[in-house]
Amino acid sequence: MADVAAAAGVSGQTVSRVVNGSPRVDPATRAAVEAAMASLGYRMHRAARALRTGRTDTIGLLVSTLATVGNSRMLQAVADAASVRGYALTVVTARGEDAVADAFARLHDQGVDGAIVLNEATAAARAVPAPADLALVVVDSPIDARYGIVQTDHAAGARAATAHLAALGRGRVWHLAGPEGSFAAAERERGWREAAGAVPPPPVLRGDWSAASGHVAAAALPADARALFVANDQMALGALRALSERGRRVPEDVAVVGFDDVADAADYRPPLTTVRQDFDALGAAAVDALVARIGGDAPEALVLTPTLVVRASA
Amino acid sequence: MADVAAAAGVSGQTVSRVVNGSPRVDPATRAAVEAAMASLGYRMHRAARALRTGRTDTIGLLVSTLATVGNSRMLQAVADAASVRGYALTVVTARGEDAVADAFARLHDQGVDGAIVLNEATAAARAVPAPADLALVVVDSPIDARYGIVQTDHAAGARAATAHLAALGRGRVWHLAGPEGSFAAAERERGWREAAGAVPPPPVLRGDWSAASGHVAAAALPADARALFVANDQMALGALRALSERGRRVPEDVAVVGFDDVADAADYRPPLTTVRQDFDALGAAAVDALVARIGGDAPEALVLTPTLVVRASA
DNA sequence: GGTCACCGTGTTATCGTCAACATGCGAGAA
DNA sequence: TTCTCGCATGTTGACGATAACACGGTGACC
Repeated sequence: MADVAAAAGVSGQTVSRVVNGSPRVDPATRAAVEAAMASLGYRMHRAARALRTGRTDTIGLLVSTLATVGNSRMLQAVADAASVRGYALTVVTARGEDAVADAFARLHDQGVDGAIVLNEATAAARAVPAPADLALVVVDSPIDARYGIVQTDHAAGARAATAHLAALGRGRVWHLAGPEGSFAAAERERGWREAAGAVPPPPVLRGDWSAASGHVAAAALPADARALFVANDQMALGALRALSERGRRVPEDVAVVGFDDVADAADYRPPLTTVRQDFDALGAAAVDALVARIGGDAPEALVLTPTLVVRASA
Repeated sequence: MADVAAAAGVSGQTVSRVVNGSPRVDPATRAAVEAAMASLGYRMHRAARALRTGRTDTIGLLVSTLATVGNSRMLQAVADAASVRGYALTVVTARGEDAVADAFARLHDQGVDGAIVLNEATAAARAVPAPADLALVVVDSPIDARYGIVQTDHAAGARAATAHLAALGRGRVWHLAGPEGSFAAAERERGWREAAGAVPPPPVLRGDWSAASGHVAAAALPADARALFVANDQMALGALRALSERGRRVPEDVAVVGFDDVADAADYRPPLTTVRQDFDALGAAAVDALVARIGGDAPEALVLTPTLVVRASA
């Protein structure tokens, strides 16, 4: 910075003003400084700036696992949104509940300005630290005053899926739910129950989001079940295999609807009818909410409505 | 730090020595300092340390897309390995070739100590910056003196897959390759050609790694083709659908082998025979190689041999 | 007897940047 | 004229940590 200042014939403070876009710089001076920066290949030193300002322009992403396609998609959306807004993104993974507290500590040590939490939040919520100085946005979580919320309206998506299946006239709609303790799984299950209306729904089957768990769980589906709403696409993949192995055709014998609309779902057999989450919008909204919180605002919880994508499986 | 020093009755320098694990500290003094740190809840300020030392203890990951399951798995492996070694990880995405240079600039501005590149490297290699001060490790790339290399032996995996198919006595083995310009795709194609031996192989089909592209490409497979090696599992998913739509049974009519062994592959229909990449080992190796380069070493290129996982599709 | 390396700790200078205050100047008001 | 004000710019002093050096005493070695 001193070299740039010398080359432009100004003080370091003026270079700082140019770098930070202060309006109180004469256009000619600004041009001279910019020319000097370009010719010297000057790049600002983030650590020095962070030391002086107390901000790092870095946000953290705490994610439980990247094994689910949904989390991967969210990570990409968050990374892109953060980059556009001038923030760097540092990623930490936290498998298991006690790892969450440790992950927060690592992020805090890192000096991030705020963090986005992508987790099975009803479990993780307990480990969320007190407000402290860390701005937080949690994706898919019950409302909590300590942090910002961004989520898909899982229940609405589940109602749409269940209603679509019910309209097929296949009798009761079965549900293969996500793991206990997951907010998203609980909401999707709630939507399914609500759509069942007065009719008592059949017992719920349960998996852990993985295709393998879907395969196992769907094996418990009774022979007379003719409509199945699966809480995510990957479990639906496993369920499709289980049905096929038992000689049951989809959609003729059993209609199946998934959730997420992962990229592969259109190439399942048959192509999967599913509920599409807009991961890009969700990721961008999470970053926006976090940036607002870092700036001292506390925007309202944002809820995005998913849409049903009808393909061949139902 | 000054508060800790005052509470422990020592100088700031001694606190620094305790924090950095210097051996030249009297055990009693060390204990006093640690007690002071604990009671004051002291946490080191990374930006200040980075300013003084010139190191950030942060590594970057430059990734083209997280839409492929392989990249997601690698990201997770790298994140975990970095965390274990005391490095933070910042992620930048770079879609398209010109974005790569920009992504490097962003990483450099961030002040990372080094970076791992996860990309279709033959294209990205052109954009890789001169050695400069940024240590680099590129995953799946042709040898280049400017950076470290870590890779799977794609050709060996492809040879194993092709040999397995050939041993089935289905005649010539067809290949659905990855996109042009991808190092991994080229290597897998090379392995397939080598395994064909003296027999001239059939023309290659080509996709872009996505299931949708696999579906399209497999439509061009001639009716008499009875063995197919697909360059990744997701394209194999699309190919399985295309074959099914044409009434061809797998494995009875056509035997299919994939590559990667993503988690879902065991739940494809039929469960996919595929070549397993050890993403965790690859990610850990990439971080190790990068840390070594940051430390001034230049370890040799590391090549991991994948293994064939035989399931029902071949 | 002299040189040297080491012990555990303190003192000082420094890393690159930016906020606060200071300064000199010219335009307009009194 | 003189005073006041706002503008563009300069000067100074942190921000929190650590590297380099200093300290006086001691044992190993030539």
